[in-house]
Amino acid sequence: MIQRPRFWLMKTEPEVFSFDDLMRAPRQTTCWEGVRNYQARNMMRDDFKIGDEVLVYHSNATPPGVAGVARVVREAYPDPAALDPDSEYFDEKSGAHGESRWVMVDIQAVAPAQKLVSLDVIRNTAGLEDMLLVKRGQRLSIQPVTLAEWQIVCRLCGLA
DNA sequence: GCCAACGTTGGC
DNA sequence: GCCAACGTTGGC
Repeated sequence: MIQRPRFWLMKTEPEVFSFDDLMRAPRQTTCWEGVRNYQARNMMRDDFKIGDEVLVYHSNATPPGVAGVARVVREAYPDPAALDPDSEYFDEKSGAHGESRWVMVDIQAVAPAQKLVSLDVIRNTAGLEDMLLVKRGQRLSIQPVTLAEWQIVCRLCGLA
């Protein structure tokens, strides 16, 4: 029996979709389309459950960091963008049988960080040195987070 | 824009 | 199944 809820970190480029965009979305909810990495997909498909909590991380940003907290409100279902030739997330190998091999989940904002928790702060905070985020070369766009790490980051976010 | 690190592809 | 070439990620 796996402990619930579980905790995750999801990367997004704020120029594409920021935490503010999530706050402005209907019901502060969005589908998390465009994940095109098998490891990340498998975590969403197999391990994401309703009620799991998510750190929303801004990558390719100035500075990069955790911008807010969200929760999973819908478990994995097919990502239709993979089948859409007009989408930037189109995957021509996906639709051979009319079915997307990629999935997405829906997340709903819980709260924005009072102040963005930068990667630099995360690097320099005791207890966070094992986060995948700060490991060299770790690029996964979806990462598991431990309860202890979650609590520390939430405190840094002013959301403890 | 650079580039290290990693993932994917495809010829063999 | 190997592995070189290529593409992507993402901090800087």
